[in-house]
Amino acid sequence: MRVGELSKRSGVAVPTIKYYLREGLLPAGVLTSPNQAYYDDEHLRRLRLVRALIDVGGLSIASVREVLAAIDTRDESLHNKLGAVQEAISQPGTVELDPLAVADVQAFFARHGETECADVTESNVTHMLAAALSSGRSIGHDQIRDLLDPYLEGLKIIAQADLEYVVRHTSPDDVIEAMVVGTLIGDTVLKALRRLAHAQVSRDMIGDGPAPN
Amino acid sequence: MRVGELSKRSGVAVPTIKYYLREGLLPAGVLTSPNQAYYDDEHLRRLRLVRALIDVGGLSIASVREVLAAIDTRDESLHNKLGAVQEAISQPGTVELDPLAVADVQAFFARHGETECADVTESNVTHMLAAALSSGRSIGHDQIRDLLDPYLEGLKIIAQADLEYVVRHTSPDDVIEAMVVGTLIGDTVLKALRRLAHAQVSRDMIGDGPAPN
DNA sequence: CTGAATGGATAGCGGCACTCTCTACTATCC
DNA sequence: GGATAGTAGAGAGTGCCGCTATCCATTCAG
Repeated sequence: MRVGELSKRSGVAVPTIKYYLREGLLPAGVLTSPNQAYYDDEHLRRLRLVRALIDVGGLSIASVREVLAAIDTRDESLHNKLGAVQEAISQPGTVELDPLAVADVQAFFARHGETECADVTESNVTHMLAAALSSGRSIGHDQIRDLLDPYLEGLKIIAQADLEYVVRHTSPDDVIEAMVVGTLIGDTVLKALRRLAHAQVSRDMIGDGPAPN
Repeated sequence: MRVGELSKRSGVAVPTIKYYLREGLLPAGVLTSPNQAYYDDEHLRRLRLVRALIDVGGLSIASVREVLAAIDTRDESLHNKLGAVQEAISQPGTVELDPLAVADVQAFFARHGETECADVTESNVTHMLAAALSSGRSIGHDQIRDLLDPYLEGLKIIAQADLEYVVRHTSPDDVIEAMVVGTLIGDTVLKALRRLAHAQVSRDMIGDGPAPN
């Protein structure tokens, strides 16, 4: 297909597709003439993935490029790939870390038998965790660390479901893509469901009881 | 204190504080002269809250304004306040909804005894959920709906911890603020922990086993 | 043959979150 | 009683990001 059809089928405007091509988010089509290129279903699929990463994952163009690079790498183990992708989809942010929050994170790791976390800033993910706790501390919520253990309990169930989803629904080739998509879409789904759960709790506990205001 | 000290104590640059004042994120200080105003600890606290919403929650200035307005409203019940806040911290996004995804969401609600969800687009939260499933479908992951139930299982534990946290650690006046902060910081914490759980699973299942690549 | 579409490239735009600059003060230190 | 530093307020400017518009030469479809 040519760019017009790609645009129609994906719902992405032609100039935007051109922009993605320029930015390297989409591989160039096969040129049949100096100004004619053909795109296949793989391009369509990739384009939809890019849009999903941007729309649902809220990733920047730069992050999308990193994620795609990690997905496309052939010479690394699956585990390393996933690690690279996770770094790409976890932006560090600009909060400066509170040493006490860092200590909370380290204590949490120690409690759960993780030994290799000497430096929290080494990974975006642990940095993210420490940054969140730091922010909490800055506004007087230093007890958020108490939530880590129950959260982990809940997440065991969730991560288990994630794992089963991946092994059940995807061919080995697509494992990484499925994990990326599942992680990002899963984040959004979790967010939404958690808010619904809060609303329900609030309705049960507060709405029906005596209104404090 | 004056703006300089407010800046030093919060780590926010003076021009930025002035900008927040102009944008109504921070109430004006008490003017003692035409060009002298005094700020108290409440201003500092509010400023830190604003930064937390922006840094950790990733909220826009406009969303922060909405959240603060909801927090400061005096004439609504706690339950309604929380609802308003949730709408503010859940931006709808631009994805168009897949009717099948909408049906998945409705089926999920029906399964769990929620009857009042005739229109998914009524609330940002349910819209978010439908949008996430739609995005999944567009890239061939229509089975993500199977994750909803296990996610809910895990989230029951997590929401329960959230509830206990709120009732244990906050005075009634600060309940809404605690829920906002807890929700947003909690989102980030959950994200990070989920990634760590995935990494652990990946290490156990793939890293140690035979590498598929 | 002709009008629409294409590949490629460069420039421009709109929104956002600041950041700069300026004026007219005021507070404080020596 | 200067000199210096800080301040309120407001408008303009900045830098980045994700597109979007324009242009050209070419080529395809009817």
